[in-house]
Parts: sequence; C-alpha cells; structure tokens
Amino acid sequence: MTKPGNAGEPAQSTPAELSGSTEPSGSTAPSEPTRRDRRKARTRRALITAARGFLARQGHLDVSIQDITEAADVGFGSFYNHFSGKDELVRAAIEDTLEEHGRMLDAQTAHLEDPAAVFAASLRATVRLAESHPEIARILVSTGLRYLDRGLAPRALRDITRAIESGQFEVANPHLALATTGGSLLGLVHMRLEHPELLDDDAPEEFAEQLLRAFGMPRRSARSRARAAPPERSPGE
Amino acid sequence: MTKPGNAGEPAQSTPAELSGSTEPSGSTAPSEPTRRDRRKARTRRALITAARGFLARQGHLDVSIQDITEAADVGFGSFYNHFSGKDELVRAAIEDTLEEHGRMLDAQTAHLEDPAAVFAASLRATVRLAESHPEIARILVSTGLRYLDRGLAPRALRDITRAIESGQFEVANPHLALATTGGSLLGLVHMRLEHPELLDDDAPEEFAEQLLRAFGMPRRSARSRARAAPPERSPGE
DNA sequence: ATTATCTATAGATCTATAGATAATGC
DNA sequence: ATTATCTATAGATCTATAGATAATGC
Repeated sequence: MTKPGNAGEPAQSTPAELSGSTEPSGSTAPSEPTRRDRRKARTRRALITAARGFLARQGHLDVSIQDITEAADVGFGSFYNHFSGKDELVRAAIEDTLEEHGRMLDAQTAHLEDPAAVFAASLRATVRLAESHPEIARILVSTGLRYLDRGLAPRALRDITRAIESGQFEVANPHLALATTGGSLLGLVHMRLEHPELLDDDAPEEFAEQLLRAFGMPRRSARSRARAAPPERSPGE
Repeated sequence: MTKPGNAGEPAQSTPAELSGSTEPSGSTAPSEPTRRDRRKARTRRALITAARGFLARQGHLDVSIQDITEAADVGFGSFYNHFSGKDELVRAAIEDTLEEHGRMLDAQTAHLEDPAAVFAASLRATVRLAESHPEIARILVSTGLRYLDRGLAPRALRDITRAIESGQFEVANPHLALATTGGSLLGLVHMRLEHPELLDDDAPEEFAEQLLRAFGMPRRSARSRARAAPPERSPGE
C-alpha cells in the first residue's frame, strides 16, 4: 500500500531495542533505520493493524494467532519475532490506537488557548469519533477504562488542572473529574455506536456543555465554551 | 452453605423451562419446585458463583470449563446440563450480578420519593460498591457498557425521566443523560478500585452533586439533593 | 423409572519452536 | 554473514459427548 521507503512509521519503538543483538554501535546513536529495519517495522505494523481490526469488530482478541497472521498476510512464525504472545500484541494495538487518538486531539486543539475551550473541543472530537473514526471509537469503548496514561486521559487531566488554576472550573479533585470525564465519554461513544437513533445531532455540544456545568462553570459560559467554534481568529483568545 | 430447602433462588428461570421434556403438566402451573429442581438450581448457582469469581478477579472468563467446574465443585460434564458454552455462562453471571445490584438500589431508595433524590442515592450507593461489594463493582467495571436493560440503567432512565417531568432536570435528551451517567459511574468506580488513593472520602457525594449540576439543577439544590440523608422517618415512606 | 451428576476420552484446536528459505548488509 | 520471514509439526490444551453412577419421583 504505502511506499516502503518512506517514514511510514510514526515513531514506534526504536529498531535497536527490538533486535537485542550484537551491534557495534557505540551505546547511543540510533543512526539510520536500515532497509531491514523498515521491513521489520512493516511486518509489525501489519500485525498491529490486523489486531486493531479484530479488536474493533469483535471487542476482543479471542482468535488464534494463525487468524491474526493470516489477516496480516504474514507467516505464522513471524508473529513471535515481534510479540511473545497475544497479550503483548493486544497491548501494542491498544496503545497504538490511543496514541493516534491523542495526536488527533492535539491537532484539533492546537489553535485554542483557553483551557476550558481545549477541553470542550477534545470532548466533542472524541464523541464524534463514532462517525469519523469508528475503528478507534470501538476500540476505545471495548478497552474501557484501562490505560489512563495514554491518549485522552493525560490531556484531559492537563486541561482540567489548568482550568482549575485559572478559576474556570470549580472541582475539589481533578482526578475525580478525570474519572467521570473518561467514563461519560465512553458511555456516550458507546451509545452513539450501538443506538445512534436515540441521540440527536448536537449530542457532542450538549454533552460538552453538561460536563462544563458539572465542573462548576456558570450555565452561560458553559454554553458558549462548549460550542466555541473551531478556528477563531481573535488574537487575544 | 445455605440450607437447601428454602427459597435460596431469587426467581431465576423457571425449572420447567430448563428441562424441555415430557411433562404432564397442563401448559401453565409451575406447581412446586421439587427437590430435584432445587438440587439442579444449586448446581447452576455454584457455576454462576464460580464464574462471578473469575470475572471479578480476572475481568474475563478466559479459563477452561474445567477450571470453572472445579471452582464450583461440580462434575465437568454437569456444565452442559446448564449452559451450552462459556458465553452463555458469562451472560448468566453478568445478569445475575446486575440484578443483584438493581435489587440493592431498590432497597436503598425505597424510602425516597423525590426523583432527583432517588437518583442521587443510587449514584452514591453505586460508587460505594467499590468498598461495600467489590465483586459486584469489579464485574460492573469489566462488563462495561453492555447490558443497558438491567440493573442500574433502567432505574436511572426512570429517575431521569421523572426528574425531567417534574422540572428538576433540564436536559434535552434523557438517553444522553443515561449514557453519561452510566459511563461516569463506571469511570469513578474503576478509579476507586484501582487508584483509591487519588480520591477523597466524599467522592460519592461530590460526584452526585456534579451530575445533578450537569443535568441542569441549580448549584444550591444540587448540593442539598446530592447529600440528602438516607432514612427519614416520615410515615409517608 | 426418570433425571441430574460424574468420569473418561476422542477429536479438534492452538501455541510455541525447530529448521528451511529468502532478503539484506557489508 | 546476518537476520527476518516462512513452513511444518510436536505437544499441550480444551471442548463436547458418550456412558456409568447416584439421587429423586411416584
């Protein structure tokens, strides 16, 4: 699919760490990834992509390693060159998904300064994953609440803390706010995936507004922040 | 453990439906559960109890059927008298858990009239599950968002709808409110189980208050409703 | 006489490795 | 020469059933 030569890999684990072997390199200096490294990375990526597909479609990875390698179009034995077992692949696939989500949030909030606005925009973007990136959405929902150190969670905690410091949020405990933010997001994404007919089109905005109110913002500013339009061009903001 | 004779079973499936066999009974009339029925029910319960244990401890039921029957102290083959496979047992164990949770909520809110107060009391009780009933809490968290027709969900939807009708809640869509309620509860229970040190003792009340504000209650009444004391002794009940 | 439970096992997976092949490095 | 990939397979499960045993019904 993608041309082999280029940077098809978004900074996964360093190649050196994978091949625990005789290398004449002087301690550091990852030097250039070689062609072999790239081939290996492609195999690894094929496995992760296949695993993401199963995770999204079935909610778990209860298929044989053979099924996975076939879906990845990779020889069976190659699996063990990259992962010691299925659990390790699951973890890698989930982390891959969470980091893709995280990068997306960063991109979509790069233009915003105000913590509450960044927070609200992240909420809306995540709710919209159900339509914009169903695979990510399904993996998030089935992964549930593990992995609080990747993807949305660290960003949400950052925004909540900043919003508390700036006096926009009034909550006793940022971790409580984080737990309810993550959970309610998953709940809503789940419902959008499984029962979309029960929700309205402005669920993302409605939800963001609810959460800002929950965290102590006055109704009026909650409403405006929750619906803050994307690229504003006022310099002060 | 419990004496065999009595009503140890809380209205599971009717015995007649289990043994799809030659029965002279005239269409209806379940008549009395016989000693054999009770024995069968005990075996079924032992399997469900064992499954709940695995679900709570491991988060899934990826153990062999043999492990399950051993934990239940039941002959291997008996398993298939009750369930056609592991999936069916998982479903039964989860439904059993959710219904236990539901009965608990009913008991703890029986004395309350006000919809928002019933809602808040249910929230608090569910958050407290992490300490009061860790097995239920763990199963809820790992089950995630499936099964919206049992346990808390139908009750929360009922309370939310009533609170909207009575003008206490101001939300556009009760299903949106339900999704965020369920999700945020799971998020908080999860955090109480895995990182209790990050939360304060009054997290249940704090959380209930947040959610009432999210659903449009003014700060002051949100605070009082969220902390509404349990058993009042007014005769009206 | 009937039915649930138990024990034993055949057949169907599924995993992890060994050894052969192909690609890359130098 | 080195390393990743592939094919083939031994050994270890694990499931579902058949048949024997024990408990209950009448």
